[in-house]
Amino acid sequence: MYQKKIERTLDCGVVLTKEVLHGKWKSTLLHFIARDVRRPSDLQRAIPSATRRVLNLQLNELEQHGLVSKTIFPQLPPKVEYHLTRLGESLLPVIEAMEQWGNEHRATLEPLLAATPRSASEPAG
Amino acid sequence: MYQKKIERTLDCGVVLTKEVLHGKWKSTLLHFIARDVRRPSDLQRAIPSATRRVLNLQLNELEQHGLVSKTIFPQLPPKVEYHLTRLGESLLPVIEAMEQWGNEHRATLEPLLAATPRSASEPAG
DNA sequence: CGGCATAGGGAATAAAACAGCCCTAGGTGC
DNA sequence: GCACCTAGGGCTGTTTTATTCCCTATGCCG
Repeated sequence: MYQKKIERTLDCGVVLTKEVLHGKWKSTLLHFIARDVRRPSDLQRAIPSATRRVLNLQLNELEQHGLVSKTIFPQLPPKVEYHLTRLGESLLPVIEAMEQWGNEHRATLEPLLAATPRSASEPAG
Repeated sequence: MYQKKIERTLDCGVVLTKEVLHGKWKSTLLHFIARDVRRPSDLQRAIPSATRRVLNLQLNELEQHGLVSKTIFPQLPPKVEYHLTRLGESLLPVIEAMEQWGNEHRATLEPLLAATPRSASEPAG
């Protein structure tokens, strides 16, 4: 049996932010919600690489962490909207900085990332 | 047996950046390397919450992804230094934005994060 | 009724990521 | 010789995260 030696601590700010954004699609979700893609089904269409399930899971976590608010409209067919909270909005500069950096360096990054096993990402033709 | 339905793709910039920063301590490592903590043992001391192992692993990945360069000084005792590459430096604004946001909202975030199972983070005293 | 859309969750499984332990190699100090 | 510094890698087990499949509920269209 292993003995837990190291406690999880949230020492520096970076770790806190990472923790909030931890999850494969959280930052992408925030990115799209900020761009007025607010309904679950629209988000799912906007992020086809993610499964419905994870998206729901991560939306729940974002809500729990106070970054988005969830409004359920009591109607048929059901309608739900996610909105950024003030806290979520305050994160936008970070998200958009990530978006911009990623796009700017896409050409450099893609081959490098493809070389690692973690993201296969073969465009497959 | 399940069949893989969804391919990993790196659609939007956010995903690329997340991919690069994926790993529990990568952003923290970059943060510290930027602040002149360059030797592995110093980084390990700076981030006591992380194991030696992961830190090495993630430093390797950062190097593979072109964010840091590794210099091995052929001397005894061994000496290694990590430096940010130009690419790594270009990521700094993002990291520092994360650091700042995390620190600014620490008071709000910590209770929320503590409520989720993922990061226990009980200060234990 | 059957199929579609809406939204969402449970259970099982797979795949990563991480933690912990042990090992190398060479010089210094006791 | 033994312990410690430096740096780093192998192996195994645990934990976390993501994927897949299947289920609910309700109104509309054919």
